[in-house]
Amino acid sequence: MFLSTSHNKIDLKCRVSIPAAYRFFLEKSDEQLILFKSLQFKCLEGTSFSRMQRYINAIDELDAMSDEAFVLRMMMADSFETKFDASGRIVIPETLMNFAELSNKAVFMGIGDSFYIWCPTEYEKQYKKSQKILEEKGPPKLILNKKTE
Amino acid sequence: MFLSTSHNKIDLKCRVSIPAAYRFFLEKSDEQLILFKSLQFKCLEGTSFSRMQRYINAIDELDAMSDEAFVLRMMMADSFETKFDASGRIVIPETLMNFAELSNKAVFMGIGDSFYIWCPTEYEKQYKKSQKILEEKGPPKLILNKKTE
DNA sequence: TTGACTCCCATAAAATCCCATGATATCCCT
DNA sequence: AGGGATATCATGGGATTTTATGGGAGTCAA
Repeated sequence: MFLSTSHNKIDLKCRVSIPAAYRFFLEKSDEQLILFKSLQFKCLEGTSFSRMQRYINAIDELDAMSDEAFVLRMMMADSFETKFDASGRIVIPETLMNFAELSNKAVFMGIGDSFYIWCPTEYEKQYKKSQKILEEKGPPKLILNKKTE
Repeated sequence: MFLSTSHNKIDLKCRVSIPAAYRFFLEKSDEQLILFKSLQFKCLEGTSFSRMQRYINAIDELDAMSDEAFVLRMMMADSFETKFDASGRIVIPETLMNFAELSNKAVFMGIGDSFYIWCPTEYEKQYKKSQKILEEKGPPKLILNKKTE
């Protein structure tokens, strides 16, 4: 799975190193990496091809004529299948660079089944926000003893 | 299970020996160790990969826009998958060292499904606090046979 | 031929592996 | 039960590998 956070550099050719741990996770499960615009935040989301398939299926569950489905399809249209170079880098397409306001630094944030790519300032903002929620509301109450297997 | 307490040294490379008993528990069940920032205390928490997996699955069951999901995603971002070296040590990532204010000593405290890693002063503080609560309120009433399903 | 993209090689810093050691605990034999 | 031999644990430090990054040559298409 995708875990942990790392700050990598974006060079003039819009190349970034994907954190090695993320790469291994994808390679191990023989998955392509898909990059797309986050539906919630001003950041990119990266995930495996098969999880992307699940997003698309989720859209199909909605009323096909609804505004929601329309917006989601538009967002999904800006998804890119990416390839690694020999040293584990990808090239971020220009549309995505602009969308997430990326320039020369990228923050990779693993959130389990996918990961976010933020510009540093936006990342800081979101991180602080999460700290504030945590302070105010306390840790989320999860019932982990529920049968999951 | 993770039980008992031990005080180990953190060297200049941020390496610590994981108490042998903890290691055996993980190896026996063929589990990776995950380290992350505690949501409650100024300490780290260690747990098995599969337990972390359950948190991740829980995220998908929440409303993706909710504060709970947001906080949990941040928790994933602050989690690290660790590997043991040949003599049973792990490296504590720098962000985690800073978060828990660790320097050259770590206190391992097993609490069943996971364990805490404290800096000695913080550990002392929390320990005394628990003793005080125990004195004032008496022992907590436990219900051991509660149905969980 | 120019621009964009891909592949290839180079390198510093960082993470990881490997071997060594003292201290403690465990075993085993008498 | 004593006491030495042995195994295990926690720790230190050096050597090696990997990672992240920069830059250039080759390639393809317009």
